[in-house]
Amino acid sequence: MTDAAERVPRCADARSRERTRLILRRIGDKWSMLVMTRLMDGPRRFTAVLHSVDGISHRMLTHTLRTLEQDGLVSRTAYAEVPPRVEYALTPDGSWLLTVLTDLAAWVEERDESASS
Amino acid sequence: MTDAAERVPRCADARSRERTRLILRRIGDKWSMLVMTRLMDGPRRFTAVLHSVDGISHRMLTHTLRTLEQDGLVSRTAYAEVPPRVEYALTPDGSWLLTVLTDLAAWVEERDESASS
DNA sequence: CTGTATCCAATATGATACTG
DNA sequence: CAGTATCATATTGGATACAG
Repeated sequence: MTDAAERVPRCADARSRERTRLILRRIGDKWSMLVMTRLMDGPRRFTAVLHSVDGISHRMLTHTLRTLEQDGLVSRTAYAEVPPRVEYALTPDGSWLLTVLTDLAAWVEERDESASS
Repeated sequence: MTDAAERVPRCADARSRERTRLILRRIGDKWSMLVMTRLMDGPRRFTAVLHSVDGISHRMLTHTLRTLEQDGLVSRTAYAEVPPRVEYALTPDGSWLLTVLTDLAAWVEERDESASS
């Protein structure tokens, strides 16, 4: 990042496209977006998320959270208590991604309205 | 859409979230984004897309294009010629979606740079 | 409470042959 | 050229039992 070389569009770069595709594939799975949305208002415990995402199984919540954590979109904090307490929260990256999804949701809403008119 | 009621965030709406999730699921599949990217510069024929998307099979290109068409992201135009000619193009919706993906790609690139520093 | 392990069903993808 | 049909494989998701 030195001078004026970055005015050229980056979207055509192969590596960038591939990585973008992987991110899309992640949040395009069955549960990731729903889980992230539940973390929008602040950290939540495992069970709280489990109960607020309709229809998700125990196993898939674990799996989804692990994946989001690996992608740097969600952070995990375990407290050394009995019974155990674990809190999940969006990272700054996760928050940013959710803003993109919010744009998308607004666009989807407009499409729906146009389609039903 | 009458007056000032739409300053409230829409992202929490259940239907909107569900529809957004479905769109993400579509473009999050293995090929959709790669195919759409190839249509960025204008309409292309089936075979041209087939050859420009590395590794995609005949069958999956057909399937991906059909799905994108159903979602209103790509249009299909068949010309009554022999041999047959069919052209695919992004719709305005498809173009818009691709701009979102471009934002995403730029963000991904920044992350990669930070991560490798 | 917060997980992991196992097994099964559903879906997505791929190879290939065939068609108007 | 631009597909469809069929079959095989890979990946994903769900139910359930068990564990620290």
